[in-house]
Amino acid sequence: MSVLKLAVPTPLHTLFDYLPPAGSAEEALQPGVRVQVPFGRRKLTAYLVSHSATSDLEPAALKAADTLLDPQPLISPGIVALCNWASEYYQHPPGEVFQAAFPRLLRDGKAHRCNTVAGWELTTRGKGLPEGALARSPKQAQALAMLQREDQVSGAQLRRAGLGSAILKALETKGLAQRCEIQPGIASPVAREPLRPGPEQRAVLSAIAAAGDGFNCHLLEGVTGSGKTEIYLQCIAECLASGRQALVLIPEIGLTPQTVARFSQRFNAEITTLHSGLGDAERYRAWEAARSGSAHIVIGTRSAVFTSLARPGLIVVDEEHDQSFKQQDGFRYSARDVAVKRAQIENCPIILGSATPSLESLHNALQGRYIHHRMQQRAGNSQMPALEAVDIRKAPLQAGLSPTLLEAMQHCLESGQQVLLFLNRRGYAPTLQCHDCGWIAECDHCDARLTLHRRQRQLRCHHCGVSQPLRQRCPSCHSEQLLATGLGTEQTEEWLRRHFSRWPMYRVDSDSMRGRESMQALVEQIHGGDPCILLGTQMLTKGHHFPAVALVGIIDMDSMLFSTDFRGEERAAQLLTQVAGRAGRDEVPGRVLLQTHHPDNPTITAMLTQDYHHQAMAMLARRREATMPPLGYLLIARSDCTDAAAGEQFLNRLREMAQPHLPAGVNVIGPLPAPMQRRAGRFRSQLLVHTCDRRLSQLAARRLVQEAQKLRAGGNLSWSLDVDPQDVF
DNA sequence: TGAGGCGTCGAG
DNA sequence: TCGACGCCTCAG
Repeated sequence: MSVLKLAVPTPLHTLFDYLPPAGSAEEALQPGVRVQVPFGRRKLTAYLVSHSATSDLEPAALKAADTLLDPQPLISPGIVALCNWASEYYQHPPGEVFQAAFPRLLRDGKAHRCNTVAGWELTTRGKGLPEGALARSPKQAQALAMLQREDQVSGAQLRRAGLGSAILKALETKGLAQRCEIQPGIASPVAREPLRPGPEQRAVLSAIAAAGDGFNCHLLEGVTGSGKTEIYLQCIAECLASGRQALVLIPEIGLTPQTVARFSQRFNAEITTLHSGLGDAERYRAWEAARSGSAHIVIGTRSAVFTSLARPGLIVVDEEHDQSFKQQDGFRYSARDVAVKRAQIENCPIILGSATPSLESLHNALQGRYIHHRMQQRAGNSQMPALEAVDIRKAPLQAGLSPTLLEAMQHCLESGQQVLLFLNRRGYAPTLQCHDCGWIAECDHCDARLTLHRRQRQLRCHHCGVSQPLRQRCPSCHSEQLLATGLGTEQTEEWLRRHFSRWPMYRVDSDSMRGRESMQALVEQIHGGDPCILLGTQMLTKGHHFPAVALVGIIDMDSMLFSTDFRGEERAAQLLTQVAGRAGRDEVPGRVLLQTHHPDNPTITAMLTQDYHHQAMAMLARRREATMPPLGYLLIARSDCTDAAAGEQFLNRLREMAQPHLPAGVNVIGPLPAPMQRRAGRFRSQLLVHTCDRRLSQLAARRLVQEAQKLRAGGNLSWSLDVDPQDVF
């Protein structure tokens, strides 16, 4: 008897045993194939993980699968292995993990079809016609001739030759031509002339080449503007030349058009993109191009890391420190870490690139697990910008801008250069307060204040998305004295438009940049180089380079200083280095002004006196002392419930039940309220598990999930386990 | 997670 | 007495 072990898409942490579908051939049952199964009263698409001769269940309890959906697996053995690993490492239900490897349409059980193009070919009768036939209908004769020359011709090609579908239909009626599906040929990619690498780049390229094309993890730490992309491009060229495919992971959709443009300028190759902006059909087509091998380069965001490739040859993770590689809900994986595992499984090299590498990657490099490459010089003649603190204690601020910054802006704009201002807060003001009674506009569903959006005349919660019309009177005392306190981009923009009206000003945040095209258009505008003011949030700092920016102003440095999260200082250093890196490329020397009330704060002085690498080394030393990641391991068990007490009680019981089974060296802390305990009407608490050993952490993760399942959440309580969490305190 | 079974309760 | 609703359990 053969039993199929299936990953069924349900939140249950187990594989399910089924009998093979009636009449299925043993050899067709390969791991990775999709199988339709009866599950309770439902029909689900499940994934075959393995076979077994026996089952722990009574034979009578086994159901047979309904149908085998694929004659062969659509995902490679490597992806099957990757999913198994991820399910175990992240302690996430296998069915949900396998779903990540398939596009929606296939998850829903749709039949697999290769990417084909609709076209026409001749029937046997058509082939038998002599040359010069159909002389009385020249268009039909032309089509006939074309089909005689090439076996199959796509509809698009025919249209280009002026042969519409009416003509082909006429041939079809005469029984001379018929419709067909054309398989896309795998054309060989061509790389155009690369840039001449500088000495640092040459050294990195030869070191990467020397490591060979088996598994190796390269950490490419290169300051902003040092030409990391050129390294990727040349490594990809090598990869394509050896007939293999490259997978490139990037942080966000915002970056896709630029990245794709850069790649398609260099390569005459099929480049396919995978990101959340795609519709189901588009996504399926892109996935199929990657899987079948017709795409040479696959560029995608986080979820693309599970895309099967026919001939994997290289993985690149750009901006590897970026937080968006970590999925924050459901299956909480880190695409960067999964990518490293994938490279190991598929035995291909991987490059993690960043100007501000995560302490995790840096640590791995220092330990010798990764090959560390550094590029400390900018390409061409451009210099690193100079950082200066602006002490704004007692300074008269206008829309948050100090006289020093305003003067520098004026000077910069007048000399024909661009200014970039960074303010990490959307909206007009973060707080609306009553001047007479002190009432503050708060979200009804979250522990948060509502942000004032003046242009839309709305109060919005940035945590749950709820919005309400702006009120004229205080709901508590009916006073009309409502004050907007604090600063957001909308307010600074308004002020700048009035006082710097000679220059164009662009606000870049998720409110002003609805839709991808607007960002694209703006980037082109800015690349024109005319003097202007750019004001934006984090959005502005990711990936784009603005060659004519000569001055960067950090309006509110202090908001980055006092984070309670243990990664706060790492994030501040990365963000600041990335923002500062936008300045002073291309000949223009850059200047970065940090406005702060705490010019003597150690984080600020470190920023001013050391580069990111040195700060990172110091931060690593502090992590070592505190045995925090990457020199320690964390897990978080979270509860999420409409009743705050029930959530805590669940975690308390979980702790009591798990504790006796946990070995020494596993520290359980909590339950504690999550950073913003109430969010969207639900209360979140967390149990923190700290260890100094990865294996202990894994053991604890397994035990916690085991016990949590026994506890049966029930009601509206849901729980989750986060392995290697991003946000802790 | 999703669906069904079952118990409770209020309206008529 | 019926239907609405909420809670519990099960899924191979």
